[in-house]
Amino acid sequence: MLMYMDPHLLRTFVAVLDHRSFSAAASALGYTQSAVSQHIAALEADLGTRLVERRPVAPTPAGARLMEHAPALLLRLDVARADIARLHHTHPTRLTLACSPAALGPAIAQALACLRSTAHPLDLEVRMLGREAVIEDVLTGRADLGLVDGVAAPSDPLPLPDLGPTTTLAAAEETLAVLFPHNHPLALRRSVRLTDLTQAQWIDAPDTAIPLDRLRAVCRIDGFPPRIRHRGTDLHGLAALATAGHGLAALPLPLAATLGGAAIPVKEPRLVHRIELVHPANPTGPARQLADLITGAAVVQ
Amino acid sequence: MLMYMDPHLLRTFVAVLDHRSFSAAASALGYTQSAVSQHIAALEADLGTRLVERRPVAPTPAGARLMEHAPALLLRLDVARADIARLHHTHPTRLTLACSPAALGPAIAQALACLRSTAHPLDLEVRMLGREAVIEDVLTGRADLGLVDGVAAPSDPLPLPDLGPTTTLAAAEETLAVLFPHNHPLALRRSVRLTDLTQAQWIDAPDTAIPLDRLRAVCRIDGFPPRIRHRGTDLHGLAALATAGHGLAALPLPLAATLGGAAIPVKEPRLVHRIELVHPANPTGPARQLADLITGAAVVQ
DNA sequence: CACCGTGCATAAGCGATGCTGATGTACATG
DNA sequence: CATGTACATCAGCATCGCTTATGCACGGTG
Repeated sequence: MLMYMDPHLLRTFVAVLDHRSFSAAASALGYTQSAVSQHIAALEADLGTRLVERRPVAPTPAGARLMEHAPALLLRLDVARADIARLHHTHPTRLTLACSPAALGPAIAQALACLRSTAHPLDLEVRMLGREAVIEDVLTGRADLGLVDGVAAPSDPLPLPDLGPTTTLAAAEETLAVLFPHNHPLALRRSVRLTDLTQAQWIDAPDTAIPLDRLRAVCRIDGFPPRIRHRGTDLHGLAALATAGHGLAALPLPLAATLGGAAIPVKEPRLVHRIELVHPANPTGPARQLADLITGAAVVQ
Repeated sequence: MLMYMDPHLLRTFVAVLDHRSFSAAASALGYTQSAVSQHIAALEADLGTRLVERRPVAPTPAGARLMEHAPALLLRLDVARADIARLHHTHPTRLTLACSPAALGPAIAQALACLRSTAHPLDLEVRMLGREAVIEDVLTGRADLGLVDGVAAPSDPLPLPDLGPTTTLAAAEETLAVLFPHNHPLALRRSVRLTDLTQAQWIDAPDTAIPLDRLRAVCRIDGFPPRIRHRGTDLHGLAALATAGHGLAALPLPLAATLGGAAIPVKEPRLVHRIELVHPANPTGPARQLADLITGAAVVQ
């Protein structure tokens, strides 16, 4: 008889490895240390393998493997619950928008202004997050609508992680640009080729600019060696680094043009910066209004 | 405090809706009808909504929504368990290969022959399945290796559902062809354009030929109206239908050429029939041998 | 080297959970 | 209106999963 692993045990397992301690996990979860010990023991008995090395607390190979599954599983569980909860109580005057930084450019800001002028008094919240976190927020109901940006071939969709049933719609396609410092030899060009820049010094800023591994994938070329890592959603700081010559960053042209530095369009390969609207199955209220507004006025090329 | 939905309840829920009956689900799961009733009641209490309409048994809107999540969740749970189980007991003389029908063409068959001649006596099993079922079998450990076929732009990967961490490798790219009956007006052409065939009569055979909705997506064109549906993994029967004039089917050229009828290469849009090897993180034994054999000799163009 | 502190494991106890079997109830059928 | 079917509910009981208390292994310290 096949037993299913109890999600509570999985959650405890994740907490233990996150905290690298049984007792810390226990207090974080509101359990006693004893309960956590029993949870881990139960999981290990169920799977027939030791999952956690003790003293120091660390994953065994099997535990590491389970760690590739458990967080995604728990997230999907939350997503399912949120999806159903959404059916019943929707707030008609609140709108929470989750945004990856480069998605909130002039085009989207204008659509938001348009919504605020037409609609009844609106309680608007914008959450700036990394790309995956935007999807998470939309799926778990922390946001009503998401805007994710990325780079792709013209009219190709972005590759988004599928954590559940969502609808994604093209919101805008903009020219892709590289942000140079003003004194850079290429800063006066009309356009650049990404393939000429594979060995340049890039800033790895996966939450704001286009991630370097995405550039590699979409150019089908190795290269783009990371020199500096910039975490977080602070576009201003990224631009400061880039214009000070610490490295290059790929951004949408309209937004990059407002950041200082020299924003040079990418000519080759043929790529566009794309913004996609992510929402759950059936948006209602202001979420639907904004979705219509954005896709209706979609600046697709 | 956030409770996680118990997978046992979800499994019961799925069984109830599959059987459209509480008592049938009960006996299928080895429970009493009373237990099933309590399971559904518990889920409904937990989510705060009625999920199942009784008499007749049918999903409510919320229940339908949950049905979009629950089977995938249960599958992922199995995948995680299988992934860990694989770490310990691997059979060094057995090899189970899951294959979508059009993936097992001359190229792969030859690699298999090569493996059987070099290796120790090998207990080989080939399972022919639909594309999604191949992935499922690999992830849940029912197969050691999977071969999935599909159509994509040259050197683009196939869009596979992500049910967990897998490795996919290009195994072969072959010319895409359309299978015509000999007396078809286009059967003597050197090549055809898919865009000229959007209104032709097609056979919808999603488990064998390229699915029609995939053709639509990859051509970015509506059309390809389905006239006949052909389910299952029987390529011979599909070919019989196609050559008898019941409709067209898209298949890889090398395989289509062996099926009778006129296999005409697709010239435009530029597409290839692609075969990908799907395996879990670290294949061992004959699985690894075959993987090396196939990707080493990969007929990429 | 004895001592003690830290941190996970184990034991005992007890309320809550989740089954089964029996019974209740609503609805359809003849 | 009687009967059968199918889901709901109830009572009882075994098991589960938590807590508190205690045990044990290891590491640092005077």
